[in-house]
Amino acid sequence: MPGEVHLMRRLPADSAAPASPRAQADCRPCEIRPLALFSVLQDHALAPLRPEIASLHAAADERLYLRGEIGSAAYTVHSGLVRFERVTESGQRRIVRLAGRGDLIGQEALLQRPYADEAVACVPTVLCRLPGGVVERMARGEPALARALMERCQLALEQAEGWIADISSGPSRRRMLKLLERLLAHADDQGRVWLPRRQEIGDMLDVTLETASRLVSQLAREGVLPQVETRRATVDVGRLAAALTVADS
Amino acid sequence: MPGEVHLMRRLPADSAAPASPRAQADCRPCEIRPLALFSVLQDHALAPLRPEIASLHAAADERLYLRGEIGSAAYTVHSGLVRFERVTESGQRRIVRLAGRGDLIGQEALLQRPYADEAVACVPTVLCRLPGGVVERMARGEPALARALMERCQLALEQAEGWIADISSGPSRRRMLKLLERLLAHADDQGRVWLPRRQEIGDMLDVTLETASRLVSQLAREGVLPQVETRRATVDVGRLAAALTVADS
DNA sequence: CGAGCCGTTGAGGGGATTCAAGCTCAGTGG
DNA sequence: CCACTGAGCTTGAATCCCCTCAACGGCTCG
Repeated sequence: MPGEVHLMRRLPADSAAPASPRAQADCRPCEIRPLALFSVLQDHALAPLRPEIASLHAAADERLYLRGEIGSAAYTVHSGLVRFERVTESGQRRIVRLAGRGDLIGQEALLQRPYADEAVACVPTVLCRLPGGVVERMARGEPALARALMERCQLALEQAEGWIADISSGPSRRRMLKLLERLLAHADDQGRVWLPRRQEIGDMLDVTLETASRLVSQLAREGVLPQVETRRATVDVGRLAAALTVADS
Repeated sequence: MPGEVHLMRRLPADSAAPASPRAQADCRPCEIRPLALFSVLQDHALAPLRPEIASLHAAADERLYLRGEIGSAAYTVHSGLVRFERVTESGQRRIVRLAGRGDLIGQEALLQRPYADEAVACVPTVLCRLPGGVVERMARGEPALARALMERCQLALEQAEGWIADISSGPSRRRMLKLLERLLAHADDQGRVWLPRRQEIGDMLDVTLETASRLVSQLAREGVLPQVETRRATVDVGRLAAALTVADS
Protein backbone atom coordinates (compact mmCIF):
# COMPACT_ATOMS: atom_id res chain seq x y z
CA MET A 1 0.00 0.00 0.00
CA PRO A 2 1.48 3.31 -1.07
CA GLY A 3 1.85 6.69 0.47
CA GLU A 4 -0.04 8.22 3.31
CA VAL A 5 2.49 7.82 6.10
CA HIS A 6 5.66 8.77 4.27
CA LEU A 7 4.44 11.97 2.72
CA MET A 8 5.08 12.64 -0.91
CA ARG A 9 6.98 15.67 -2.04
CA ARG A 10 5.79 17.20 -5.25
CA LEU A 11 8.03 20.17 -5.76
CA PRO A 12 11.83 20.09 -6.10
CA ALA A 13 13.59 19.92 -2.75
CA ASP A 14 12.41 23.33 -1.69
CA SER A 15 13.62 23.91 1.85
CA ALA A 16 11.76 22.71 4.94
CA ALA A 17 12.78 19.61 6.83
CA PRO A 18 11.31 16.29 5.76
CA ALA A 19 8.46 14.85 7.76
CA SER A 20 9.29 13.55 11.22
CA PRO A 21 6.59 10.96 11.27
CA ARG A 22 7.02 9.13 14.52
CA ALA A 23 7.48 11.79 17.18
CA GLN A 24 5.08 10.92 19.96
CA ALA A 25 2.81 13.80 20.84
CA ASP A 26 2.33 15.30 24.24
CA CYS A 27 -1.26 16.41 23.95
CA ARG A 28 -1.71 17.95 27.37
CA PRO A 29 -0.09 21.33 26.79
CA CYS A 30 -1.20 21.48 23.15
CA GLU A 31 -2.53 24.94 22.54
CA ILE A 32 -5.10 23.81 20.01
CA ARG A 33 -6.55 21.03 22.10
CA PRO A 34 -9.63 23.09 22.90
CA LEU A 35 -10.31 23.17 19.17
CA ALA A 36 -9.36 19.64 18.33
CA LEU A 37 -11.30 16.43 18.09
CA PHE A 38 -10.15 15.11 21.44
CA SER A 39 -11.18 18.22 23.31
CA VAL A 40 -14.17 16.23 24.51
CA LEU A 41 -11.93 13.76 26.32
CA GLN A 42 -10.57 14.19 29.81
CA ASP A 43 -6.84 13.84 30.36
CA HIS A 44 -7.24 10.39 31.88
CA ALA A 45 -9.18 9.19 28.86
CA LEU A 46 -6.67 10.66 26.46
CA ALA A 47 -3.58 9.30 28.19
CA PRO A 48 -3.68 5.69 27.02
CA LEU A 49 -3.76 6.59 23.35
CA ARG A 50 -1.19 9.31 23.42
CA PRO A 51 1.60 6.95 22.39
CA GLU A 52 -0.33 6.20 19.21
CA ILE A 53 -0.69 9.80 18.16
CA ALA A 54 2.18 11.01 16.05
CA SER A 55 3.00 14.55 15.12
CA LEU A 56 3.73 15.08 11.42
CA HIS A 57 5.33 17.98 9.56
CA ALA A 58 4.45 18.56 5.94
CA ALA A 59 6.20 21.05 3.67
CA ALA A 60 4.28 23.35 1.37
CA ASP A 61 2.85 21.44 -1.62
CA GLU A 62 3.40 18.09 0.03
CA ARG A 63 0.55 15.62 -0.56
CA LEU A 64 -0.84 14.09 2.57
CA TYR A 65 -2.80 11.41 0.78
CA LEU A 66 -4.34 10.60 -2.58
CA ARG A 67 -7.92 10.24 -3.69
CA GLY A 68 -8.99 6.59 -3.70
CA GLU A 69 -6.39 5.47 -1.19
CA ILE A 70 -7.74 3.49 1.73
CA GLY A 71 -5.94 5.15 4.58
CA SER A 72 -5.55 4.03 8.12
CA ALA A 73 -5.62 7.40 9.85
CA ALA A 74 -7.33 10.75 10.04
CA TYR A 75 -5.43 13.92 10.92
CA THR A 76 -6.03 17.00 12.98
CA VAL A 77 -4.50 20.18 11.52
CA HIS A 78 -2.36 21.60 14.29
CA SER A 79 -1.10 24.54 12.27
CA GLY A 80 -0.93 25.45 8.60
CA LEU A 81 -3.48 24.99 5.85
CA VAL A 82 -4.61 22.05 3.72
CA ARG A 83 -6.45 22.06 0.41
CA PHE A 84 -8.54 19.27 -1.09
CA GLU A 85 -8.20 18.62 -4.80
CA ARG A 86 -10.03 16.60 -7.38
CA VAL A 87 -9.31 15.99 -11.04
CA THR A 88 -12.32 15.75 -13.31
CA GLU A 89 -12.56 13.29 -16.16
CA SER A 90 -11.62 16.07 -18.51
CA GLY A 91 -8.33 16.44 -16.70
CA GLN A 92 -9.30 19.69 -15.06
CA ARG A 93 -8.01 20.08 -11.51
CA ARG A 94 -10.46 21.55 -9.05
CA ILE A 95 -9.87 22.60 -5.44
CA VAL A 96 -13.03 21.86 -3.49
CA ARG A 97 -12.31 22.92 0.09
CA LEU A 98 -9.77 24.18 2.62
CA ALA A 99 -9.00 22.98 6.13
CA GLY A 100 -7.04 24.89 8.76
CA ARG A 101 -6.06 24.85 12.39
CA GLY A 102 -8.25 22.57 14.45
CA ASP A 103 -9.97 20.96 11.46
CA LEU A 104 -10.19 17.21 11.01
CA ILE A 105 -9.14 15.78 7.66
CA GLY A 106 -9.21 12.33 6.16
CA GLN A 107 -12.02 11.14 8.42
CA GLU A 108 -13.01 8.75 5.63
CA ALA A 109 -10.29 6.47 6.97
CA LEU A 110 -12.17 6.08 10.24
CA LEU A 111 -14.98 4.48 8.24
CA GLN A 112 -12.63 2.33 6.15
CA ARG A 113 -13.63 4.36 3.13
CA PRO A 114 -11.20 5.55 0.46
CA TYR A 115 -10.15 9.17 0.69
CA ALA A 116 -12.53 11.29 -1.34
CA ASP A 117 -9.94 13.85 -2.48
CA GLU A 118 -6.26 14.54 -2.56
CA ALA A 119 -5.11 16.52 0.45
CA VAL A 120 -2.18 18.89 -0.10
CA ALA A 121 -0.48 21.19 2.37
CA CYS A 122 -0.69 24.82 1.23
CA VAL A 123 2.04 26.03 3.61
CA PRO A 124 4.33 24.21 6.04
CA THR A 125 1.80 22.33 8.12
CA VAL A 126 1.81 20.35 11.36
CA LEU A 127 -0.64 17.50 11.77
CA CYS A 128 -1.60 15.04 14.47
CA ARG A 129 -2.06 11.56 13.13
CA LEU A 130 -5.07 9.74 14.58
CA PRO A 131 -5.01 6.02 13.71
CA GLY A 132 -8.42 4.74 12.70
CA GLY A 133 -8.52 1.78 15.02
CA VAL A 134 -7.75 3.87 18.05
CA VAL A 135 -10.45 6.42 17.30
CA GLU A 136 -13.00 3.73 16.66
CA ARG A 137 -12.16 1.94 19.89
CA MET A 138 -12.43 5.18 21.85
CA ALA A 139 -15.68 6.21 20.21
CA ARG A 140 -17.33 3.01 21.36
CA GLY A 141 -16.76 3.90 25.00
CA GLU A 142 -17.12 7.67 24.71
CA PRO A 143 -20.34 8.82 23.04
CA ALA A 144 -19.05 12.37 23.28
CA LEU A 145 -16.27 11.46 20.88
CA ALA A 146 -18.70 9.91 18.43
CA ARG A 147 -20.70 13.08 18.55
CA ALA A 148 -17.62 15.24 18.09
CA LEU A 149 -16.67 13.19 15.05
CA MET A 150 -20.04 13.74 13.48
CA GLU A 151 -19.83 17.42 14.26
CA ARG A 152 -16.51 17.67 12.36
CA CYS A 153 -18.01 15.88 9.42
CA GLN A 154 -20.98 18.21 9.42
CA LEU A 155 -18.65 21.21 9.54
CA ALA A 156 -16.81 19.92 6.51
CA LEU A 157 -20.12 19.50 4.70
CA GLU A 158 -21.12 23.06 5.47
CA GLN A 159 -17.73 24.24 4.25
CA ALA A 160 -18.19 22.38 0.99
CA GLU A 161 -21.71 23.68 0.43
CA GLY A 162 -20.55 27.19 1.20
CA TRP A 163 -17.79 26.68 -1.35
CA ILE A 164 -20.43 25.98 -3.98
CA ALA A 165 -22.45 29.08 -3.18
CA ASP A 166 -19.55 31.47 -2.54
CA ILE A 167 -16.54 30.31 -4.53
CA SER A 168 -18.24 28.66 -7.47
CA SER A 169 -21.06 31.10 -8.23
CA GLY A 170 -21.40 34.47 -9.85
CA PRO A 171 -18.87 36.68 -11.61
CA SER A 172 -15.21 35.94 -11.13
CA ARG A 173 -14.53 39.08 -9.15
CA ARG A 174 -17.09 38.19 -6.51
CA ARG A 175 -15.71 34.65 -6.31
CA MET A 176 -12.22 36.06 -5.76
CA LEU A 177 -13.41 38.38 -2.99
CA LYS A 178 -15.20 35.51 -1.30
CA LEU A 179 -12.02 33.46 -1.53
CA LEU A 180 -10.07 36.21 0.18
CA GLU A 181 -12.68 36.23 2.92
CA ARG A 182 -12.01 32.57 3.51
CA LEU A 183 -8.25 32.89 3.36
CA LEU A 184 -8.55 35.65 5.92
CA ALA A 185 -10.01 33.15 8.36
CA HIS A 186 -6.65 31.38 8.24
CA ALA A 187 -4.46 34.47 8.42
CA ASP A 188 -1.33 34.41 10.56
CA ASP A 189 -0.92 36.56 13.65
CA GLN A 190 0.27 39.48 11.54
CA GLY A 191 -2.83 39.40 9.41
CA ARG A 192 -1.14 37.99 6.36
CA VAL A 193 -2.92 35.39 4.27
CA TRP A 194 -1.62 32.59 2.09
CA LEU A 195 -1.86 33.77 -1.50
CA PRO A 196 -2.07 30.76 -3.81
CA ARG A 197 -0.31 30.54 -7.13
CA ARG A 198 -2.42 31.97 -9.93
CA GLN A 199 -3.02 28.53 -11.34
CA GLU A 200 -4.27 27.40 -7.94
CA ILE A 201 -6.57 30.39 -7.63
CA GLY A 202 -7.85 29.36 -11.04
CA ASP A 203 -8.47 25.82 -9.77
CA MET A 204 -10.47 27.22 -6.87
CA LEU A 205 -12.59 29.70 -8.81
CA ASP A 206 -12.81 27.72 -12.04
CA VAL A 207 -11.15 30.40 -14.11
CA THR A 208 -7.90 30.42 -16.09
CA LEU A 209 -4.63 31.46 -14.53
CA GLU A 210 -4.65 34.60 -16.66
CA THR A 211 -8.00 35.65 -15.26
CA ALA A 212 -6.74 34.90 -11.74
CA SER A 213 -3.72 37.08 -12.39
CA ARG A 214 -5.87 39.94 -13.63
CA LEU A 215 -8.09 39.67 -10.58
CA VAL A 216 -5.14 39.79 -8.16
CA SER A 217 -3.51 42.67 -10.01
CA GLN A 218 -6.68 44.71 -10.00
CA LEU A 219 -7.35 44.12 -6.30
CA ALA A 220 -3.78 45.15 -5.57
CA ARG A 221 -4.30 48.38 -7.55
CA GLU A 222 -7.54 49.05 -5.69
CA GLY A 223 -5.83 48.64 -2.33
CA VAL A 224 -7.81 45.59 -1.27
CA LEU A 225 -4.45 43.81 -1.28
CA PRO A 226 -1.97 46.47 -0.10
CA GLN A 227 0.95 44.06 -0.14
CA VAL A 228 1.27 41.22 -2.59
CA GLU A 229 4.31 38.99 -2.31
CA THR A 230 4.90 35.48 -3.57
CA ARG A 231 2.52 33.14 -1.84
CA ARG A 232 1.57 35.79 0.71
CA ALA A 233 -0.46 38.99 0.91
CA THR A 234 -2.05 41.38 3.36
CA VAL A 235 -5.74 42.15 3.07
CA ASP A 236 -7.42 45.46 3.80
CA VAL A 237 -10.47 44.11 5.58
CA GLY A 238 -12.49 47.28 5.23
CA ARG A 239 -11.95 47.56 1.51
CA LEU A 240 -12.64 43.88 1.06
CA ALA A 241 -15.99 44.26 2.80
CA ALA A 242 -16.73 47.37 0.76
CA ALA A 243 -15.85 45.64 -2.48
CA LEU A 244 -18.08 42.73 -1.57
CA THR A 245 -20.98 45.02 -0.79
CA VAL A 246 -20.62 46.62 -4.19
CA ALA A 247 -20.33 43.27 -5.91
CA ASP A 248 -23.46 41.98 -4.18
CA SER A 249 -25.62 44.98 -5.00
CA MET B 1 -41.03 27.83 16.73
CA PRO B 2 -42.06 27.90 13.07
CA GLY B 3 -42.27 25.39 10.35
CA GLU B 4 -40.51 22.10 10.05
CA VAL B 5 -43.30 19.78 11.13
CA HIS B 6 -46.22 21.34 9.31
CA LEU B 7 -44.64 21.62 5.92
CA MET B 8 -44.87 24.85 4.01
CA ARG B 9 -46.42 25.00 0.62
CA ARG B 10 -44.80 27.38 -1.79
CA LEU B 11 -46.75 26.96 -4.95
CA PRO B 12 -50.47 27.57 -5.35
CA ALA B 13 -52.50 24.59 -4.18
CA ASP B 14 -51.26 22.35 -6.94
CA SER B 15 -52.83 18.96 -6.40
CA ALA B 16 -51.41 16.33 -4.06
CA ALA B 17 -52.84 15.73 -0.62
CA PRO B 18 -51.53 17.81 2.26
CA ALA B 19 -48.95 16.28 4.55
CA SER B 20 -50.19 13.55 6.86
CA PRO B 21 -47.71 14.22 9.57
CA ARG B 22 -48.60 11.84 12.35
CA ALA B 23 -49.09 8.50 10.71
CA GLN B 24 -47.07 6.05 12.72
CA ALA B 25 -44.69 4.08 10.58
CA ASP B 26 -44.44 0.36 10.39
CA CYS B 27 -40.77 -0.03 9.65
CA ARG B 28 -40.59 -3.80 9.41
CA PRO B 29 -41.91 -4.30 5.90
CA CYS B 30 -40.41 -1.08 4.62
CA GLU B 31 -38.80 -1.82 1.30
CA ILE B 32 -36.05 0.75 1.74
CA ARG B 33 -35.03 -0.33 5.18
CA PRO B 34 -31.90 -2.02 3.87
CA LEU B 35 -30.84 1.41 2.57
CA ALA B 36 -31.91 3.50 5.49
CA LEU B 37 -30.21 4.71 8.59
CA PHE B 38 -31.78 2.15 10.85
CA SER B 39 -30.71 -0.75 8.70
CA VAL B 40 -28.01 -1.40 11.29
CA LEU B 41 -30.62 -2.06 13.97
CA GLN B 42 -32.30 -5.38 14.64
CA ASP B 43 -36.07 -5.51 14.76
CA HIS B 44 -36.08 -5.73 18.54
CA ALA B 45 -33.94 -2.62 18.85
CA LEU B 46 -36.08 -0.74 16.38
CA ALA B 47 -39.42 -1.68 17.89
CA PRO B 48 -39.46 0.68 20.89
CA LEU B 49 -38.95 3.79 18.81
CA ARG B 50 -41.31 2.96 16.03
CA PRO B 51 -44.14 4.96 17.61
CA GLU B 52 -41.94 8.04 17.41
CA ILE B 53 -41.20 7.73 13.74
CA ALA B 54 -43.77 9.47 11.59
CA SER B 55 -44.25 9.14 7.89
CA LEU B 56 -44.58 12.45 6.04
CA HIS B 57 -45.75 13.27 2.56
CA ALA B 58 -44.50 16.40 0.85
CA ALA B 59 -45.83 17.73 -2.42
CA ALA B 60 -43.54 18.92 -5.20
CA ASP B 61 -41.96 22.28 -4.30
CA GLU B 62 -42.91 22.00 -0.65
CA ARG B 63 -40.20 23.22 1.70
CA LEU B 64 -39.22 20.73 4.38
CA TYR B 65 -37.27 23.21 6.46
CA LEU B 66 -35.49 26.53 6.19
CA ARG B 67 -31.84 27.45 6.50
CA GLY B 68 -31.02 28.67 9.98
CA GLU B 69 -33.93 26.93 11.66
CA ILE B 70 -33.00 24.78 14.65
CA GLY B 71 -34.96 21.69 13.90
CA SER B 72 -35.78 18.78 16.12
CA ALA B 73 -35.64 16.00 13.59
CA ALA B 74 -33.75 14.50 10.70
CA TYR B 75 -35.50 12.70 7.86
CA THR B 76 -34.90 9.66 5.74
CA VAL B 77 -36.04 9.98 2.15
CA HIS B 78 -38.35 7.08 1.57
CA SER B 79 -39.20 7.98 -1.99
CA GLY B 80 -38.93 11.07 -4.13
CA LEU B 81 -36.17 13.64 -4.41
CA VAL B 82 -35.04 16.59 -2.30
CA ARG B 83 -32.89 19.55 -3.27
CA PHE B 84 -30.86 21.77 -0.98
CA GLU B 85 -30.88 25.49 -1.69
CA ARG B 86 -28.94 28.50 -0.51
CA VAL B 87 -29.35 32.17 -1.28
CA THR B 88 -26.14 34.17 -1.56
CA GLU B 89 -25.81 37.68 -0.20
CA SER B 90 -26.31 38.96 -3.71
CA GLY B 91 -29.73 37.34 -3.75
CA GLN B 92 -28.69 34.61 -6.13
CA ARG B 93 -30.28 31.25 -5.40
CA ARG B 94 -28.02 28.25 -5.67
CA ILE B 95 -28.88 24.57 -5.46
CA VAL B 96 -25.99 22.79 -3.80
CA ARG B 97 -26.99 19.14 -3.59
CA LEU B 98 -29.66 16.52 -4.16
CA ALA B 99 -30.84 13.72 -1.89
CA GLY B 100 -32.92 10.75 -2.95
CA ARG B 101 -34.26 7.44 -1.77
CA GLY B 102 -32.45 6.15 1.29
CA ASP B 103 -30.55 9.39 1.94
CA LEU B 104 -30.56 11.12 5.30
CA ILE B 105 -31.37 14.82 5.36
CA GLY B 106 -31.39 17.43 8.08
CA GLN B 107 -28.89 15.55 10.24
CA GLU B 108 -27.79 18.94 11.61
CA ALA B 109 -30.79 18.68 13.92
CA LEU B 110 -29.28 15.64 15.60
CA LEU B 111 -26.40 17.88 16.69
CA GLN B 112 -28.68 20.75 17.75
CA ARG B 113 -27.24 22.78 14.90
CA PRO B 114 -29.32 25.02 12.62
CA TYR B 115 -30.13 23.60 9.21
CA ALA B 116 -27.41 24.57 6.76
CA ASP B 117 -29.70 24.91 3.74
CA GLU B 118 -33.30 24.98 2.70
CA ALA B 119 -34.60 21.56 1.77
CA VAL B 120 -37.29 21.43 -0.90
CA ALA B 121 -39.06 18.44 -2.36
CA CYS B 122 -38.50 18.19 -6.11
CA VAL B 123 -41.34 15.75 -6.68
CA PRO B 124 -43.99 14.27 -4.39
CA THR B 125 -41.83 12.82 -1.67
CA VAL B 126 -42.29 10.52 1.30
CA LEU B 127 -40.08 10.97 4.36
CA CYS B 128 -39.57 9.26 7.68
CA ARG B 129 -39.22 11.70 10.50
CA LEU B 130 -36.51 10.78 13.01
CA PRO B 131 -36.75 12.91 16.15
CA GLY B 132 -33.34 14.07 17.34
CA GLY B 133 -33.69 12.96 20.92
CA VAL B 134 -34.59 9.44 19.92
CA VAL B 135 -31.69 9.05 17.56
CA GLU B 136 -29.27 10.41 20.12
CA ARG B 137 -30.55 8.08 22.81
CA MET B 138 -30.24 5.10 20.49
CA ALA B 139 -26.78 6.06 19.28
CA ARG B 140 -25.50 6.00 22.82
CA GLY B 141 -26.36 2.35 23.20
CA GLU B 142 -25.70 1.28 19.62
CA PRO B 143 -22.26 2.16 18.29
CA ALA B 144 -23.32 0.78 14.94
CA LEU B 145 -25.91 3.52 14.68
CA ALA B 146 -23.36 6.19 15.52
CA ARG B 147 -21.17 4.83 12.79
CA ALA B 148 -24.03 4.70 10.32
CA LEU B 149 -24.81 8.32 11.08
CA MET B 150 -21.26 9.37 10.36
CA GLU B 151 -21.30 7.37 7.15
CA ARG B 152 -24.38 9.28 5.94
CA CYS B 153 -22.71 12.54 6.75
CA GLN B 154 -19.61 11.50 4.88
CA LEU B 155 -21.72 10.50 1.89
CA ALA B 156 -23.33 13.91 1.86
CA LEU B 157 -19.89 15.51 1.96
CA GLU B 158 -18.75 13.46 -1.01
CA GLN B 159 -21.91 14.44 -2.87
CA ALA B 160 -21.25 18.09 -2.22
CA GLU B 161 -17.62 17.91 -3.28
CA GLY B 162 -18.59 16.04 -6.39
CA TRP B 163 -21.13 18.77 -7.09
CA ILE B 164 -18.31 21.29 -7.08
CA ALA B 165 -16.17 19.33 -9.49
CA ASP B 166 -18.94 18.08 -11.78
CA ILE B 167 -21.82 20.53 -11.71
CA SER B 168 -19.93 23.76 -11.01
CA SER B 169 -16.89 23.42 -13.27
CA GLY B 170 -16.18 23.73 -16.94
CA PRO B 171 -18.38 24.75 -19.86
CA SER B 172 -22.13 24.81 -19.36
CA ARG B 173 -22.77 21.89 -21.67
CA ARG B 174 -20.54 19.59 -19.68
CA ARG B 175 -22.18 20.73 -16.45
CA MET B 176 -25.60 19.96 -17.91
CA LEU B 177 -24.53 16.49 -19.00
CA LYS B 178 -23.12 15.81 -15.56
CA LEU B 179 -26.38 16.94 -14.03
CA LEU B 180 -28.30 14.52 -16.21
CA GLU B 181 -25.97 11.78 -15.02
CA ARG B 182 -26.93 12.57 -11.45
CA LEU B 183 -30.64 12.85 -12.17
CA LEU B 184 -30.40 9.47 -13.84
CA ALA B 185 -29.35 7.99 -10.51
CA HIS B 186 -32.79 8.94 -9.21
CA ALA B 187 -34.77 7.83 -12.26
CA ASP B 188 -38.09 6.06 -11.76
CA ASP B 189 -38.65 2.45 -12.76
CA GLN B 190 -39.43 3.46 -16.33
CA GLY B 191 -36.13 5.27 -16.70
CA ARG B 192 -37.63 8.73 -16.58
CA VAL B 193 -35.84 11.48 -14.70
CA TRP B 194 -37.12 14.57 -12.97
CA LEU B 195 -36.44 17.48 -15.29
CA PRO B 196 -36.23 20.70 -13.26
CA ARG B 197 -37.68 24.00 -14.37
CA ARG B 198 -35.21 25.97 -16.48
CA GLN B 199 -34.71 28.43 -13.68
CA GLU B 200 -33.85 25.58 -11.33
CA ILE B 201 -31.42 24.07 -13.80
CA GLY B 202 -29.88 27.51 -13.89
CA ASP B 203 -29.62 27.55 -10.10
CA MET B 204 -27.82 24.23 -10.20
CA LEU B 205 -25.38 25.00 -12.99
CA ASP B 206 -24.96 28.70 -12.24
CA VAL B 207 -26.26 29.80 -15.63
CA THR B 208 -29.28 31.83 -16.63
CA LEU B 209 -32.61 30.22 -17.37
CA GLU B 210 -32.21 31.13 -21.02
CA THR B 211 -28.94 29.22 -21.22
CA ALA B 212 -30.55 26.29 -19.42
CA SER B 213 -33.36 26.32 -21.96
CA ARG B 214 -30.94 26.33 -24.86
CA LEU B 215 -29.03 23.42 -23.34
CA VAL B 216 -32.16 21.34 -22.90
CA SER B 217 -33.42 22.14 -26.38
CA GLN B 218 -30.14 21.21 -27.97
CA LEU B 219 -29.86 17.93 -26.07
CA ALA B 220 -33.40 17.14 -27.13
CA ARG B 221 -32.50 17.81 -30.77
CA GLU B 222 -29.39 15.63 -30.43
CA GLY B 223 -31.44 12.74 -29.06
CA VAL B 224 -29.78 12.69 -25.66
CA LEU B 225 -33.24 13.57 -24.34
CA PRO B 226 -35.60 11.69 -26.66
CA GLN B 227 -38.67 12.77 -24.70
CA VAL B 228 -38.94 16.08 -22.93
CA GLU B 229 -42.14 16.82 -21.04
CA THR B 230 -42.86 19.26 -18.26
CA ARG B 231 -40.83 18.30 -15.24
CA ARG B 232 -39.93 14.94 -16.74
CA ALA B 233 -37.72 13.49 -19.46
CA THR B 234 -36.23 10.27 -20.68
CA VAL B 235 -32.49 10.01 -21.16
CA ASP B 236 -30.67 8.03 -23.82
CA VAL B 237 -27.91 6.65 -21.65
CA GLY B 238 -25.66 5.75 -24.54
CA ARG B 239 -25.84 9.15 -26.16
CA LEU B 240 -25.34 10.80 -22.81
CA ALA B 241 -22.16 8.84 -22.24
CA ALA B 242 -20.99 9.58 -25.77
CA ALA B 243 -21.67 13.28 -25.37
CA LEU B 244 -19.73 13.31 -22.12
CA THR B 245 -16.79 11.57 -23.71
CA VAL B 246 -16.70 14.19 -26.43
CA ALA B 247 -17.06 17.02 -23.92
CA ASP B 248 -14.20 15.66 -21.83
CA SER B 249 -11.78 15.23 -24.69
C1' DC C 1 -60.61 36.18 -21.88
C1' DG C 2 -56.86 38.37 -19.72
C1' DA C 3 -53.14 37.48 -16.33
C1' DG C 4 -49.27 35.06 -15.02
C1' DC C 5 -45.99 31.38 -15.23
C1' DC C 6 -43.06 28.61 -18.06
C1' DG C 7 -40.48 27.80 -21.96
C1' DT C 8 -38.26 29.06 -26.47
C1' DT C 9 -35.63 31.71 -29.64
C1' DG C 10 -33.12 35.78 -31.58
C1' DA C 11 -29.87 39.80 -31.51
C1' DG C 12 -26.40 42.32 -29.32
C1' DG C 13 -23.01 43.14 -25.72
C1' DG C 14 -19.73 41.84 -22.17
C1' DG C 15 -16.81 39.02 -19.53
C1' DA C 16 -13.76 35.17 -19.60
C1' DT C 17 -10.83 32.35 -22.59
C1' DT C 18 -7.29 31.64 -25.85
C1' DC C 19 -3.09 32.72 -27.86
C1' DA C 20 0.93 35.22 -27.51
C1' DA C 21 4.76 37.97 -25.92
C1' DG C 22 7.69 39.54 -22.38
C1' DC C 23 9.01 40.09 -17.56
C1' DT C 24 11.29 38.69 -12.99
C1' DC C 25 13.68 35.59 -10.30
C1' DA C 26 16.06 31.35 -8.60
C1' DG C 27 18.87 27.63 -9.81
C1' DT C 28 22.37 25.57 -12.86
C1' DG C 29 26.51 24.99 -15.01
C1' DG C 30 29.98 26.58 -18.40
C1' DC D 1 30.93 35.75 -13.40
C1' DC D 2 27.19 35.41 -16.30
C1' DA D 3 24.62 33.27 -19.93
C1' DC D 4 21.06 29.76 -19.87
C1' DT D 5 16.93 27.74 -18.37
C1' DG D 6 12.37 27.10 -16.59
C1' DA D 7 8.68 28.39 -13.49
C1' DG D 8 5.65 31.88 -12.21
C1' DC D 9 3.38 36.19 -13.25
C1' DT D 10 1.66 39.97 -16.12
C1' DT D 11 -0.42 42.19 -19.95
C1' DG D 12 -2.41 42.73 -24.65
C1' DA D 13 -5.42 41.44 -28.59
C1' DA D 14 -8.77 38.54 -30.72
C1' DT D 15 -12.25 35.18 -30.09
C1' DC D 16 -16.02 32.94 -28.10
C1' DC D 17 -19.27 31.62 -24.73
C1' DC D 18 -22.71 33.11 -21.92
C1' DC D 19 -25.57 37.02 -20.34
C1' DT D 20 -28.90 40.58 -21.14
C1' DC D 21 -32.78 42.28 -23.22
C1' DA D 22 -36.59 41.36 -25.89
C1' DA D 23 -40.46 39.23 -28.23
C1' DC D 24 -43.49 35.51 -28.61
C1' DG D 25 -46.31 31.02 -27.88
C1' DG D 26 -48.45 27.57 -24.90
C1' DC D 27 -50.73 26.62 -20.89
C1' DT D 28 -53.42 27.02 -16.53
C1' DC D 29 -56.45 29.41 -13.77
C1' DG D 30 -59.20 32.94 -11.81
